[in-house]
Amino acid sequence: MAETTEPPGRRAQNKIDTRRAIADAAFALARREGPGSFTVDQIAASAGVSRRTFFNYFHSAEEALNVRMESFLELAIGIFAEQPAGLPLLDTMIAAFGATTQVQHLGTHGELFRMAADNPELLRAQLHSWERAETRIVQAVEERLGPGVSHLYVTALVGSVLSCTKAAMQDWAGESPEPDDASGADLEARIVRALSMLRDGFAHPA
Amino acid sequence: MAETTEPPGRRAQNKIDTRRAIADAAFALARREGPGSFTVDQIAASAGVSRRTFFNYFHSAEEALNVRMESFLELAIGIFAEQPAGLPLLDTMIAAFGATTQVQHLGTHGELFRMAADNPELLRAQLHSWERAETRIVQAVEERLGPGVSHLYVTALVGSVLSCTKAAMQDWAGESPEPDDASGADLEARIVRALSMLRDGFAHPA
DNA sequence: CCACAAATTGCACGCTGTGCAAGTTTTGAA
DNA sequence: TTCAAAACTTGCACAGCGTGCAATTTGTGG
Repeated sequence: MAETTEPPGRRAQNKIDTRRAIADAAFALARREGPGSFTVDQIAASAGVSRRTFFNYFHSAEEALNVRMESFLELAIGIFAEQPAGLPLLDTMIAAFGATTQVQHLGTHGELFRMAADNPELLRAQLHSWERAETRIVQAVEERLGPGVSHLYVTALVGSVLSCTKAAMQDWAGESPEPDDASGADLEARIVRALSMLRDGFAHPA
Repeated sequence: MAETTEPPGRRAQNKIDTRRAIADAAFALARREGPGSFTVDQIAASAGVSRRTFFNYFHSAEEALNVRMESFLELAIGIFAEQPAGLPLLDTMIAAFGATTQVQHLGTHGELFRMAADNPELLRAQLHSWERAETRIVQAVEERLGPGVSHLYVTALVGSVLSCTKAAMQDWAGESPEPDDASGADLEARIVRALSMLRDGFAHPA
């Protein structure tokens, strides 16, 4: 009985490990070789896996590279979902997205943002990630508010919130090329600031 | 003197024609064969051009498909640029983006939106188009407002405006599968509505 | 008419993404 | 323990993509 807390068993763990290995290899390679100059074969070899297996886990090199961004958005969705209902929607979102900055290894997320500047394909992958997150949040909001609410209202609202969050992260990633461990508070401040502007209808240009 | 208004001459016209021919062929093919199932060779052949020439004009099949969206955003940027300065920024943008609905062949734009639902690569290309438009508009706004304004303010604002416009277009494209010629007013109403919500800080869920 | 510039084309090459059919590993039950 | 089924990995083949290069065709200007 070596197993402690594994209902799924060892197979599932292997998949998780492989997935992590591939993603880490991709990130390390992107750091070393530069954003756009590395092949799937290199990633696979570096992760100790065949080329074919790589494609069993990801559709492209950029998708593997983008795992961190994806997990960040996953976290944001999760935090929002467990937020208490009834409060004003925008305040709920400010709280939720502000709290996402406590994610592990925040510095690498900023790094990923900066990589996208030199790699169009990676940029597209990231935009796609935000887009999918948007539709999921829209769904969650509509379930929360009930059927009486305008669909346009919800999509416009959620889109704007994510745009502001994205703007805050880009601003933060651009300013802090060296990631202090305490820069989480910095990012959170920017997110809250941008979303507060949104709540005020962008009335104050300062 | 057969030339009337052609300083560049015939060569330039040929390029324009070829570009149009390729884009039209791509769009026609996407309509007929479905969003994701057509090759560059098909497009090139259908446009009466070699495969290699296709890649002299576009980087991918999706980019060729996306020409209409690109021109729409180009128009939006142009209209915004010639808007008088001094008025409240958001009202200026409401006017500018509302006016874009007078573009030619509006129905095909909606069609393009709908195609993106079944073609991830096309969706990414479209998101990328919006992203580039965003940076250009941010630049224009910062020139207009002068150096004293917060960069985060501008990026968050422009991002939100474009998100609302996008939401309005998606809403419109989803509702009107058959494009009446008078649906421009319909789209304009939605855009104005979404941007007004933004100006109100999304205070009224109705 | 002709030389020059610009655009088109074919060719070659490496890389991508996927279906398929073999291997290999894990699982759960006998 | 043993073993068969299920899940995962791998190699192979193949169509398609994107690009550099050199040859060719086409428009431009003297």
